[in-house]
Amino acid sequence: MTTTNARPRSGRRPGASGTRAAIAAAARVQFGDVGFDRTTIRSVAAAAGVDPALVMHFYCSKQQLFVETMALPFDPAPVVADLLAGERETIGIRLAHFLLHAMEDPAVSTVLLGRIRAAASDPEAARLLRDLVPGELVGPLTRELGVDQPELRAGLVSSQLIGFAVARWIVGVEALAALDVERSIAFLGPSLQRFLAGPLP
Amino acid sequence: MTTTNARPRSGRRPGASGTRAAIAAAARVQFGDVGFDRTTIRSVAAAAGVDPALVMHFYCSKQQLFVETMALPFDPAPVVADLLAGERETIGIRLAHFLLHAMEDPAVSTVLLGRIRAAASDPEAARLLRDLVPGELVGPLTRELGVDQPELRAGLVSSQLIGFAVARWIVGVEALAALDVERSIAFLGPSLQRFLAGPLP
DNA sequence: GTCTATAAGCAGATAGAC
DNA sequence: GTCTATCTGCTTATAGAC
Repeated sequence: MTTTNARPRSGRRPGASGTRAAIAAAARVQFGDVGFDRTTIRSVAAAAGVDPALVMHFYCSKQQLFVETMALPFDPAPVVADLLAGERETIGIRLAHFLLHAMEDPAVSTVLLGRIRAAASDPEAARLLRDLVPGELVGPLTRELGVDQPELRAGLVSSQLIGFAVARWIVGVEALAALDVERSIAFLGPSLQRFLAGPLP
Repeated sequence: MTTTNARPRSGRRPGASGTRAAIAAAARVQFGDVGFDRTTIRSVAAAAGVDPALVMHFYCSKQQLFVETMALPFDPAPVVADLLAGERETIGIRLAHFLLHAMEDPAVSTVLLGRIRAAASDPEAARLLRDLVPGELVGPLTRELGVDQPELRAGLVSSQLIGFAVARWIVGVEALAALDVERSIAFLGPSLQRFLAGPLP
């Protein structure tokens, strides 16, 4: 990202080779696969083919490596705007549609699953996940919809979204892992719709 | 459990003091609070007021300590039977009722949250959780209900149950943490009902 | 920008004394 | 049943040479 920015200026180039990017890529994969604790600076360095000290040189600490590397590869704001622009009766299914298709991209799934895995044992990572899912993604949706109890609705939607991700990709429930994207959307959509805009007791 | 079994026999007593139970209690708390990786033999021993080597003496390995200590404190079978005995139109709300009330008991919540936390980074723990929630708890329910796609339904129900637990107790979504038990049941019930016995696309 | 060397500490597990 | 002592290996992080 930083090293290969498509804007050739006249000054001297910021980085030399793609080493930093290679480290980031390796870290992303490992954080996504085995979580924060079981990812080590050494194993990341080995996977990237560099010295462990170089990882520290670029990212200063393991925590910072996690934060910089687990940034969402897309901006949630326009997505939220798009969802709000459509019909409210189908917003649940369209939210499911967007997220489940996004999870097909390893760059997205790795980051989301990595954040979930880390949140399971680290309170600080839990805050990061809270800020992202009910915070940036679902919260603005329910607040702009003009429904009652928007925060509660955002929490309920988040619980089903996180739960499906955990059950499908982390716990590995077979019947869910066997689903294709379109069927997953069809099953989750109605539940999300009820939480988002349906009547709540 | 093992040391203080209420059946005074004539032979010599199996254990000496409640040390083993104290270790188990301390381990349960730590596994539940911070997960498998961040729980150490040494910290468990310190909390129980014993020597670390004693923990190994009783449980042989950290893995075995986890397995023996994270056993469900109740038998799922009669619970499933009870749920199946009632009206099918209310089985979703009754399942939510049972589980959310069970989570009020620290002995239950500690075990379930500990298993979820561990599953996030350990594939073997993920299998334990898979065997428990879609396996022993929800699976028999959907299979006995006589509905179509019982395994898929069990997976979907599990995803919402696990997701609520993760969002409410692990990620700490405020709007969910603020809910009382009865309101939680009222919100989750209909979603569970649809997954359990409702029409699926 | 890249690496060597090393600090400083904690992990799980083992052997064996009492 | 309980503890002392220790082995072996791993961790993050730092200082500094090239």
